[in-house]
Amino acid sequence: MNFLIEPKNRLKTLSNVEKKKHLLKRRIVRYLYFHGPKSAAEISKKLKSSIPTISSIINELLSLDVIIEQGQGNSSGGRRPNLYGLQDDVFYILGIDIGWFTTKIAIFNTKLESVSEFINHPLLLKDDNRLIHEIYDLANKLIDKSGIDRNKLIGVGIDMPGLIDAEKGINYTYFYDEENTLAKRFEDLFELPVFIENDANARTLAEYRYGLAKGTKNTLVLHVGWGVGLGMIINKELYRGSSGFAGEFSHIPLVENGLLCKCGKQGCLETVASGTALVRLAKEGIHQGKHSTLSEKIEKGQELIPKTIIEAANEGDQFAISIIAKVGFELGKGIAALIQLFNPELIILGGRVAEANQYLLTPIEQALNHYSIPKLRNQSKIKISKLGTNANILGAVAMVSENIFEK
Amino acid sequence: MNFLIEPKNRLKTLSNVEKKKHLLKRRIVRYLYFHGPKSAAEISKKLKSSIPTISSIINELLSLDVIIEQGQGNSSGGRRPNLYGLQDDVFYILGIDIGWFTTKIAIFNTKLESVSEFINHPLLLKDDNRLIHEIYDLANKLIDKSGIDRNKLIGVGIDMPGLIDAEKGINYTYFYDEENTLAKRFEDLFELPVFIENDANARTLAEYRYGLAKGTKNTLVLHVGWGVGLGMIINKELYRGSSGFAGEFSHIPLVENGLLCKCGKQGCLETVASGTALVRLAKEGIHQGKHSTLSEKIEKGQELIPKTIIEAANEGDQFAISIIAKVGFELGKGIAALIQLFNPELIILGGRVAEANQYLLTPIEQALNHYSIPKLRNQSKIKISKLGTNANILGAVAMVSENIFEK
DNA sequence: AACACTTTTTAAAAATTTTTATTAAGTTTT
DNA sequence: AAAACTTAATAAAAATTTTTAAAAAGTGTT
Repeated sequence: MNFLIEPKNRLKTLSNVEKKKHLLKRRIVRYLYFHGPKSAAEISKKLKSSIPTISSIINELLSLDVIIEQGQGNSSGGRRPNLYGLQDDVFYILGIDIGWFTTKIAIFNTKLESVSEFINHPLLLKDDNRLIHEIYDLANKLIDKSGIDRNKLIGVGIDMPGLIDAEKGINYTYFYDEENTLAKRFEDLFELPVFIENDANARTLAEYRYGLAKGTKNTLVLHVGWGVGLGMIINKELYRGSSGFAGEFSHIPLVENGLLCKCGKQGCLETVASGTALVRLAKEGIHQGKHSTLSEKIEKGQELIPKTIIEAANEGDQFAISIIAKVGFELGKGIAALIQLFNPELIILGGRVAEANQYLLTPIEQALNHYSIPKLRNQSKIKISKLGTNANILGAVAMVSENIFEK
Repeated sequence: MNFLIEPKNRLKTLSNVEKKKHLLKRRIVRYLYFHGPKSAAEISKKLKSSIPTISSIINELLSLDVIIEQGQGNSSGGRRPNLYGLQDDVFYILGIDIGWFTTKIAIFNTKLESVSEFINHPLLLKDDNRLIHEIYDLANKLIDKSGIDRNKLIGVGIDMPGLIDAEKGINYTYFYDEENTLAKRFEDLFELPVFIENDANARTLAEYRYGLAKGTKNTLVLHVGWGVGLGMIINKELYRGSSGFAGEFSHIPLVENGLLCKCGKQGCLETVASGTALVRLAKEGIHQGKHSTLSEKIEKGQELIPKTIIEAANEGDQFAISIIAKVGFELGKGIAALIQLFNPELIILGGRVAEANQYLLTPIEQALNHYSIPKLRNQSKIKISKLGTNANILGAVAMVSENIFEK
């Protein structure tokens, strides 16, 4: 698969026609990667080249074992077309999801199946360079163990928290270095293209490629955990802003003279509409002697985290339900703003707090009815994510394919 | 210029190669239209076709009088290239800017010069179908008077207030008709392609094509008049949202338990950060006996409109300056939210209220320092528009070219 | 001012792509 | 179940584009 990963240096020596052919090859592989098995006719139409041209490249890819015949397609009266699909093992992508407390690592094939052990390693994220090597060592051993051909590994996708400029490969919050960027340091270790992206954006990409946002044009993805993360698909692309920092929804000023946020500013959305706010409300309520199973849980030594409150609500705890409603209403206010600004067709809610499902959705809808223009509000559907906890690492993998197949 | 305006029907009869050639022709015209005179080599590189191919099409366009040689370009040691530019009069675009009180109409050539009388007609915008015919009659007479060849008129661009779906050509606020859309009705009259767009978006497009946003990738354009209009350039394109309603910045909920807005909701940004808010604050102040030249002006029978207050401020009236500062600070809060969500490289302020220049900018900057993350805030420049009152009609014209030259 | 070096333009040759035609393989209708 | 109709794949012919080469037109330096 060298035609996929080492273009920039070698491409310069190619003539114009060779470049074009090379491009067409990549576009076919890309098309099959993202859309599954297709017929020559379909590829020809989509890629705007004649069938003989496509046919000759297909034969080439066939002999290179990049693609295989995968049965026949349907016909509405006429010969049935051969379907060509990517081989499962033409290339692999290494995904790394660095969280605050855990780092996940796995290798995926072209069908997005994990073909290795799935590492789930406790690792406290801190700004210490030794972490980079620790993660590399884990990944490296994983590759060895998996027994896959290293030449078939085409790239590494990493997602993590922080203010990240994906284009430059810099994380301004962790491991900051303007020259020897984080991406570069990993590239030096892996000797492979490495792409770094902020976790919210990774999840958003995952929703777009494999989740509810598939096929949509303008979608917002909210992740409600301790804070509120926002990622945006705009015009069928992940929108990063001019320096990669777009989507700082958690810290927009929405409350007048509000509480001090951990970011140092006052009245951020996060102070009233997040897991943080939920825990604060719970503590305040219990302090005031509100009747709730939460008090018992705390006495049993359980920590008060958003998850605990969500579980209490799902077990019917009225107090928990009421504070979720409060948080939901405030979040709804924020979403109302988003709807008016972006006019998205879909808003996806994910994260721990979103597991409260209807307890969260109902107050959000209420707030939307209050705070947004009906004509606009009706254009946006709101759904709860179905991607689960592996959304991040899938997004990291998606990033690699997006970048490898770039135009 | 029929190859520019009547494609869809006739294109179907063309073979694939003819289509491709046709497309290349259009792309060359488009390139020259948007970027001015260029050499064959530049066109070849930009459009990724070989020089002989481009050369043959250039000769064809030359003999059709679509383009002309326009002197020679510079060389860094070598023969100097011939520059080819579009003829001034290959085609014309009719622009119509429908405001609440005035409608402007003019015809523009490829150099964006007005080649007709510039109609500035008092016309109260109301939901009355007779208006459509009135506007058509005015435009029609203008075309006659101008003496230009009707065959060279390639389209009509209209901008106006309201909730507009530009793709469908429907204005949901005025002249609403799902079937017989507004665009269609004008098309039936003009017998030309007609494009309708919301005024904020038209201004934004004008800034992008001919104003401060030229060459930027992600820019927000705010228009502060009675309300606050927002238009967005995202990834070098006008962003309209999934149904064309994006950018309703004026009515995002930013004030808790705030005033009732004219839109029916409570606490909209518009109630505290707009010309409307400015006038309200002025009235309240004068009522409370605040010392100001504004009281005198009112006694003289002048109407209290934003313009009056801005003028007072620019003449040094301290009260006017103070209320502009108040409005500016609130607007700044809203802009802080925009910066965090969009991370734009540029924000352009236009409209009557923006004419207060530094009196408005300073409090905005203050609010930004308060309410946005420094790392993000520093990525966005804020500038006052230089386009003046014709921004709208220029944007309407730009829309036509954008659409005519679509991919 | 002549020579060496660049870059554009034109022309002819080479290569590639598209078109057209033909054969193969299925579907649907009678 | 056969005939008529569709659609796919393949092959040869036609057309177009790109490449290569050479001439034309400048620029800059010795």
